[in-house]
Amino acid sequence: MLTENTLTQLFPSFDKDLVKDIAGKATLKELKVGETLMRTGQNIRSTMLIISGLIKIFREDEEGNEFFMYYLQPGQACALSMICATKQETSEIMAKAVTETVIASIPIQYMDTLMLKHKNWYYFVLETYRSRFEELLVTIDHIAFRNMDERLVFYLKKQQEIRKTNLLPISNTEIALELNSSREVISRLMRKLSEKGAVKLQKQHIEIINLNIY
Amino acid sequence: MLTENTLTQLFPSFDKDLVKDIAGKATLKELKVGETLMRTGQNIRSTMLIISGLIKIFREDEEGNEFFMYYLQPGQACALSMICATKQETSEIMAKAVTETVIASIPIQYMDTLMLKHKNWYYFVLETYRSRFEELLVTIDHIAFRNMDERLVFYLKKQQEIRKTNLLPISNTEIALELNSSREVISRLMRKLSEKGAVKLQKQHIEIINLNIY
DNA sequence: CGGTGGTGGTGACTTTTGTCACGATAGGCT
DNA sequence: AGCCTATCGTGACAAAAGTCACCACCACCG
Repeated sequence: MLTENTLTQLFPSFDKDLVKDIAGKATLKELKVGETLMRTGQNIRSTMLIISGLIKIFREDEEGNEFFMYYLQPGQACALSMICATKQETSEIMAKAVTETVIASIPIQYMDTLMLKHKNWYYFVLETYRSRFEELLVTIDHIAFRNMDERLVFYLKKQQEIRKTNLLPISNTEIALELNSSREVISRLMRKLSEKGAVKLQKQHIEIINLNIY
Repeated sequence: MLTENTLTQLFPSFDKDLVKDIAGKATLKELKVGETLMRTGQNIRSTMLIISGLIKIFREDEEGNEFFMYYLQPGQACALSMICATKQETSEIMAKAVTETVIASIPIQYMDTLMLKHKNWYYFVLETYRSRFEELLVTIDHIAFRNMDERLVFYLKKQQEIRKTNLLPISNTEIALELNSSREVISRLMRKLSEKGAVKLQKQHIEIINLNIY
């Protein structure tokens, strides 16, 4: 059950009225690890707020190459779901649960009301969009202007920050997939990083020592 | 002077009320070729609608490398200006006039009213954001998954479409800058394209014959 | 007329990244 | 133990792109 209390805590910018409105309209959904929330070409019929867990947003091309874009954390919303929902357009991205995740789903038919009635909500929607847009810009900067080594460091930093741990349970293969590179390349770069003392390579884990090496 | 008639024609989704509101609040600005409308780090204090001409939106890194993102045409709006204006954030992109351009500038203080009063406006803002977001996604796809040759063809197609001509007045150097590549690479790829009969290289111009070669 | 600046072509080379092939290790399962 | 699978490391090579050097062409201007 989605309590008003939970909402207020996760979304401090929402006022009481808005929280009440949303609590009455949203339904909770639980996602298991690895479960897909959205897939390319799918029609979205509700806006989604992340209550707990972690969602990975990525792009996939025809050949199955994927490309990591950003994460959604509790207190955030899926920007694309907001607008695709409003405009009845199909999504062009994939969303997958990284950990067990709970989301609040608000059916599209309430979007208009929320938007016109609550200034808070409209600010929230715009802010969500703006911040995702900025993230995409940063992503573009990286693939356009940076080499793999810098991108890897950036990726590791982000993982460290989001997972809140120095022990990352990620395989080289997985990293290669997300950065749209190949396992061997990541393996080579990882060795260089460990030679510099930035990371320690353990079995099944990458231990981050200090990534501020540039 | 910004007439209601012009607005209605360029922005057919706006209803009479909204048009009247905007016409009363917006001021027109003329931009000369090459003039910068927005630069990285600048604070934006108004939302901009394109009335005539063509605006180029691109990203620039610290070393002055630029990276082309998309064009804004009449009937479109700068998504970032909408939200940066609302949230008082700084912009992270550059906007430059490609041809002589007229824009309508709506000061931020009217954004709230417009948004809460006009469903049309809120739809327009969301749609603007969504479509720019999708363009960024396509851009990411290209730099992440495609090689330079394909990206060049895509770039030429886009130029042809936007400038509505088969004679592009663009130099190789300029293309290299926008695709964040180097002149020599573009030069080589251009030669390949002309060998395939896709383009004809003339002095000062590129004539597009047929780019559907893949 | 000669200089100058912008542009374009090209060969040679380097760097970065991707690909292939192979071998090593470790964990889980029967 | 034997087998399977996933993971990782690595050397060798190929492909794509970037860099350097140099030359050619043309327009413009004093």
